[in-house]
Amino acid sequence: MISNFEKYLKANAGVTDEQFKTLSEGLKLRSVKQNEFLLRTGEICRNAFFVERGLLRSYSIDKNGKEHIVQFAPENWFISDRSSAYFNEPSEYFIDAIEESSVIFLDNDFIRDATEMIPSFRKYNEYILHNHIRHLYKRINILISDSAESRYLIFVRMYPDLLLRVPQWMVASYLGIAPESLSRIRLELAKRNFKSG
Amino acid sequence: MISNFEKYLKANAGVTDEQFKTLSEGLKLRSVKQNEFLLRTGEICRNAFFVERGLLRSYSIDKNGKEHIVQFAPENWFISDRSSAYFNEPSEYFIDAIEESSVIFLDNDFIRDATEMIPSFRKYNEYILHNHIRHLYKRINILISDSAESRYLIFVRMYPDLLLRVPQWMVASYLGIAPESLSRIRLELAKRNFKSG
DNA sequence: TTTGCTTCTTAACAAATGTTAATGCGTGAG
DNA sequence: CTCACGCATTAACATTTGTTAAGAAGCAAA
Repeated sequence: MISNFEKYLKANAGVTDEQFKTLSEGLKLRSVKQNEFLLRTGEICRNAFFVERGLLRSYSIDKNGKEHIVQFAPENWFISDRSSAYFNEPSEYFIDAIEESSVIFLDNDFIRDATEMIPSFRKYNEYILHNHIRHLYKRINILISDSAESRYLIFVRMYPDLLLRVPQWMVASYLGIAPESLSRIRLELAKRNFKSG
Repeated sequence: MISNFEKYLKANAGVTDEQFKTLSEGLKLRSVKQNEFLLRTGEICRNAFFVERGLLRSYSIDKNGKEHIVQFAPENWFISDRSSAYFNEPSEYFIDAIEESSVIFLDNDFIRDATEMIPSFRKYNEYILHNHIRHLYKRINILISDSAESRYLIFVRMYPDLLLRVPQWMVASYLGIAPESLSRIRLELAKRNFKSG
């Protein structure tokens, strides 16, 4: 059976059948239960995770014990703490599974070898990295520019699928607001749409 | 005269004298006046900028015409729109000079050639990139976790030097709050410090 | 079923932040 | 010098968001 990851590498990175065969020997596919951790604060991140099936998230916990979701990773997304992996520093984030998932583990050695051996994999990795940066910038820009309601509407437009899979309090956490506030915002939106429609 | 950039490359990237000589032929050092633009919304970003002296910033402008500062770049910092440069897409950001500055222009061709020819430059570039990502994550985490006052205090701790060089409304813009709110926050902090001290 | 747990909602109230407007202060241009 | 301009402050008020508390709905385990 061809994995999403294989499809992705071949389609986006120009990796050949043969190259993938070489690569895939270093890959581990693991099943991850709901709420199972792939990374905890204080650990050094030793893998990048590619989500074959399911849904992961990364988040931090502040001094008051509140969770703040940094990223969601549904099918065909990467998630990791690149900084921790690159700088060999303890991570400040958790990564766990929101849904039962299938995850490909790419450890640091694997990534290093693959980028050195397969130029198209290096390209792909660079592409991912820049795409990632683009997302981070957009996120920051939204956080400093838009109101909570506006941020929610943007989220709905960007990730309509996630909206249906993720508990609402996690969306609130991602947006940087209290879950009760999101409830209220949704109520207001519903009222307005009802009036105007 | 040895530029900061040269010092940086030699110290951090292990670039040799000889390599730098080769490199430097493709480099342009330019003087940039206060308020002069290096990038505008809609343009494709064709350079990375290294600040030899002075202070640059990048920012966006929203539908209501308000500026939102994404990054400050004082001496020895890079600033660019990597996404625009990498994906060849129109930028959504402006870059201009807060102070009269000296800036090294590294155009995309230069960076491509240098990374291909000089392995240590590639390493350096990767290092910069990962460091950049680390900053972006930290920024996002702060924006979704902390109050305006807390964000201000973090800014003061992280960039005490910038605080003295940048008009206060720009700090507010960077923090994602109104300048009047920052004024109020500073007043409250001063009251509290006065009482407790 | 019953129980307990989590999520979501709602309301009343508190706190934080935005808006508007007026004022003062410096500083550079004329 | 004087004027105009940009920046900072302050206050009153409006709006947004957080907090607390209570209850309802769904759902899974006992």
